[in-house]
Amino acid sequence: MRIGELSARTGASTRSIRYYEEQGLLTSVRSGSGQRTYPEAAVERVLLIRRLFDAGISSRTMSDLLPCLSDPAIRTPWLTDRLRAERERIVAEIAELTGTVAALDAVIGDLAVPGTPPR
Amino acid sequence: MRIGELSARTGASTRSIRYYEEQGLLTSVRSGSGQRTYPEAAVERVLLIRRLFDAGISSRTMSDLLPCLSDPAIRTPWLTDRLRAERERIVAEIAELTGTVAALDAVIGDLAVPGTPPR
DNA sequence: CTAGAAGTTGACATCGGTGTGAAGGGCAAG
DNA sequence: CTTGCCCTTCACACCGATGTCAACTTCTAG
Repeated sequence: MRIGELSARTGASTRSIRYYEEQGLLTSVRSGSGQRTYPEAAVERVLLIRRLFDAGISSRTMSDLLPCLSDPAIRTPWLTDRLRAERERIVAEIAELTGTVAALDAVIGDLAVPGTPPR
Repeated sequence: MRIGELSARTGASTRSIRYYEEQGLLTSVRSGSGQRTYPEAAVERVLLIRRLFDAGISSRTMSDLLPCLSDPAIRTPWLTDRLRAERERIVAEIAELTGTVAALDAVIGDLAVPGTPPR
């Protein structure tokens, strides 16, 4: 498929998709006249990339980690550690956000909630 | 206390603290010669601000919501709704991150984990 | 063939929070 | 008084992902 379809199917703009490639996160095969061509699997790939971006992982970090995701052969211990470190960071972030929700709840709890009995 | 101490006790740079004030998130009393003076409570305030920033709430949104946090009297229904909406956004973000952790775990699970039995 | 949609590269703009540096005023301790 | 540190304002720089515009080429449908 070409870039337009990939964009439509992932929700990523064509600009972003080209950027991902520029950052080494995604590869494409050029068709004769220079147009990018993607295999089906690219859809999943882009969705993963977006998900990792949303988790606060930078393109730099991703370009270190992604090869490891697709090709188990090149998983060096150092990459594995990095992967685990990122996982831990996200877990910590979840804990932080959970705390924030609790903080907001404490405030909201003080509000008169229509139809809800005060605790 | 003056800005330096507030900075030291919160971990926020003096630059950031002045920025928070500029955005209407924090107030200070100027002492004769123009230096900012803060009450004890400012420490908690700054920590809350940072926490909300980390949760992805913009200064704009915060300046809408913060008065509501400190002064229950001015809680309009619309502010309450906004507060709840932010809460929901964060909960959704937590869910997304949890999914991301699961995705990473799936990959990490494939790795040979030294000393850990394969599941 | 031809018009319009879709692709290409390249460059510049944006946003929000923060870093940083200049130029100067305030205040305590020697 | 002077030295040294903290404070003030103002202004410019940065980062990273994305938007956007321009100038061109390519594909595709009528």
